[in-house]
Amino acid sequence: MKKAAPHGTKARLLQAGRQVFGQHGLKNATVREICDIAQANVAAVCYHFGSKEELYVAVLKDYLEGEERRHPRDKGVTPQSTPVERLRVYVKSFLLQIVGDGDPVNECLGRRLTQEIIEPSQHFSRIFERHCRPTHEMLQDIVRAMLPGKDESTISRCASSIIGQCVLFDFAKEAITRMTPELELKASNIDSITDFIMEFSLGGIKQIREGSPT
Amino acid sequence: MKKAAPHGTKARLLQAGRQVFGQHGLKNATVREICDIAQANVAAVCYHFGSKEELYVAVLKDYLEGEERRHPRDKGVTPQSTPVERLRVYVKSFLLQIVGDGDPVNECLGRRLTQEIIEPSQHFSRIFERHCRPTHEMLQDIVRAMLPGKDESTISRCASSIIGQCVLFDFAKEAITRMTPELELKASNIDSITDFIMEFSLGGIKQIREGSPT
Amino acid sequence: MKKAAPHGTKARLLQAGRQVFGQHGLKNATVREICDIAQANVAAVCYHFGSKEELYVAVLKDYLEGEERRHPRDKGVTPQSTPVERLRVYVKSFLLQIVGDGDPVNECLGRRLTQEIIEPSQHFSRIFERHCRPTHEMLQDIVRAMLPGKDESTISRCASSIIGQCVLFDFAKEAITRMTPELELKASNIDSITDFIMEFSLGGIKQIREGSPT
Amino acid sequence: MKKAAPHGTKARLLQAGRQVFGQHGLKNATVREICDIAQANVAAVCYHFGSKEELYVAVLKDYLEGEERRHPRDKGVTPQSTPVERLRVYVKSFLLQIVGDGDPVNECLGRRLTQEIIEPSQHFSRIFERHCRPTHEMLQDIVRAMLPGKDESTISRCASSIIGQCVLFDFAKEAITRMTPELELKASNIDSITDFIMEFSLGGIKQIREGSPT
DNA sequence: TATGAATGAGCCTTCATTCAT
DNA sequence: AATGAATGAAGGCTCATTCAT
Repeated sequence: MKKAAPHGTKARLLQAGRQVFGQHGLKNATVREICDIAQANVAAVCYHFGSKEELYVAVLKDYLEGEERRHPRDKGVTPQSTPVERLRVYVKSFLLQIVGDGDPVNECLGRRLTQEIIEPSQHFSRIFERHCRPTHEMLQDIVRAMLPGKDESTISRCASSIIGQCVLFDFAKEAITRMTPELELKASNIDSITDFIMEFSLGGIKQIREGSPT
Repeated sequence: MKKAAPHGTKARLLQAGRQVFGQHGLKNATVREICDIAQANVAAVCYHFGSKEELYVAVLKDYLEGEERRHPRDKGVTPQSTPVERLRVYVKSFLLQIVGDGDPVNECLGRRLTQEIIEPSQHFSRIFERHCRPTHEMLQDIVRAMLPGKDESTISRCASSIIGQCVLFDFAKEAITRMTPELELKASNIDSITDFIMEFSLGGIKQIREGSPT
Repeated sequence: MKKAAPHGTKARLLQAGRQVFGQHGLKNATVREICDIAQANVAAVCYHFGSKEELYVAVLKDYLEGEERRHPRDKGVTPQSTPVERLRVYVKSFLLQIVGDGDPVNECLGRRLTQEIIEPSQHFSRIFERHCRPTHEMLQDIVRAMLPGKDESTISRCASSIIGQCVLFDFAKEAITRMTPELELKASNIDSITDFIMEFSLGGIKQIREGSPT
Repeated sequence: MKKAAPHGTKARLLQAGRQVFGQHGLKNATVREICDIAQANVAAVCYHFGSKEELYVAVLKDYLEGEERRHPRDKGVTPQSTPVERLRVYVKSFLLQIVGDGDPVNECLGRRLTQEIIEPSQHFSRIFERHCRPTHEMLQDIVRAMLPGKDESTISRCASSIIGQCVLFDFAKEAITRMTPELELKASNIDSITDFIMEFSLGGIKQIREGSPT
């Protein structure tokens, strides 16, 4: 009588969940809005996913898998690629992910993920382990290749210094827009910003590698 | 019958608000818990602050003013200080603020603030303008002094690269703890981390200043 | 556990609403009392009607429709009926409605309606248009037939003089009971009072029709 | 520190009570609004009048005394006045009171009084006895003089028929405005309406006096 | 498989009143 | 005589979830 979309209810629920959780977050989102958008019954979320929270986790997982697919940190990298080349690919793919593909729903969900990183909910641990850790280890490998002989702690610190420059464009997106809008990360200036971060970081790495004489 | 301290209710309410809002955030916090902790009536929040939201704003404002007082970005700086000295003070005070003074309530509130930066609520704009902007402009002044003749866009980017390295310890605190616990920012390694960020950044700035030859 | 009659909740709510709103009015009535009486959950009113106010409107509408059905102003009137006969039917049906059928709930609701006439709430306009206006126009038609050639203003005034005599028994019911209890409108004296109003009004109309000679 | 008006707080409270109770009625009015307007403390109403309800009664009493003073039903009447003259004075003074003097506060309070007549609150009885009864008895005396020999019941009914025509302009003020705005009672047409009611009523009385022959 | 009805816990707020000062 | 602070009761409403169908 009311069946609307071609996909099954569960799929529509997930889609609606992406949208509503993206916009309002876990707590502020309401099951009712999700079900309205999905053109499903109020009970549908509990029926298909068990609870509001479990739908939230499903949404996050779905989002994360999509991002991983869309933005591999080693896209086009070959065994012959130099560390610098590999670092550039890494940084750029990171920035590309932050910029997003223009889909506002994905953009909102990115914000939710950021929130989970700042303050992980109980459901986030496994997601974290499966996504963030390998990604970060890839960066450490690159940096390690650029600083032969340096201890792991230094490697980690360098990796953090690089990653910090990238994530700022995610975390502080709003702040940047307000304070230095010309710095805002956009599809159009991604290469320029990648260049800058590369140059700044290579300068930093060089300094670390050579130490401060005298 | 339940009177705890005559005329201190408002202050106790603010204190309890810090604690409860810090732990649960605006939406998840309940007026009832706040009032219970403050040993006040359920109506007390509305009476003294007008509404739950207004108490939240008061809490945030109070927190921010405390932080500003505790961690001035130019502590001990004199007109004779060199840009490098001033940058070091800036970076260290930033890290000191992130580490906190051990008060778990303040730590939680810091997380709320971070959340507001990622996704500012309607109440945050003015707070933002009065706190973040001047702080960031101070950093830009320092960087400008280190890159004479460079255009403003480059100044901004350098400032961002520096700030990104610092805020990572705030934003990604949880992630760092899980992935590279030896990197976790603590009172005991603040100087060491400050040194590293300084060295990395000075290397980066030098590279930017001299450009890439050849 | 408390389920009373499956699927009858909405009807029971309306019934309870009639009772409670009738007794206490919109503001003084509480959703809780209504739900208690209806043996429903506190949330039931919002669930089925959207809000307390909307239930109130539903109650009023339901009451009005019942009254209209029970007391048509032209009951038994035929095209052959004389104006005097039609006026008598009109007056009597009006008084019958005021007397009521002995159901105290309906009586209370009548008082609410009276209140809405004195001071219409925002919800009352449409109800007013659909009920009061047509009823009153019917009376004007009757009076017009009794005063051929008179201008509309005079028709209106006569209609008002007649209606005023009727509604007094509604509006001033309490006052009459206290001051001249023998005048109180009851099922037993409806005909007698109808006769009086008819005679007084016919005298008045005759006077208006003939003007004051000399 | 905040003392404002020249009168004492109690007088200002009464004035504010007239305004707020007039606008919102007993239940909907709030002590806070009254005290705000009176520039007094929230506790002032309880302090000076004992409770919200008692202030309400005081307001009503004050209003009623004013009306009695402003609109005596026998203004200008002398022992030589004929019953018809006295009836005209009575009707006109009634209509004058309904029209009011343009003070919106008084107009609102009139509505409250009307409400009390429809559904007397517990506090209204004495007020009722002291005001409505004598007024109505005066009308009955007039009518009695016009219908010598008629029994009291007929006197009462005639009085009601007359009074009904008058109060309609009060009770149904809103309805008249909507349905037949040209009939609305205004200062400018008071004489015209008085004339009409007089003529209609004298016709009615004549009919009652002479009975229906045959 | 899916739903409409119903629930119960809980939330923020309002308000008249009280009390110590 | 008057007040600012504080209270407790209550009120309307929201929401995730359950259940019979």
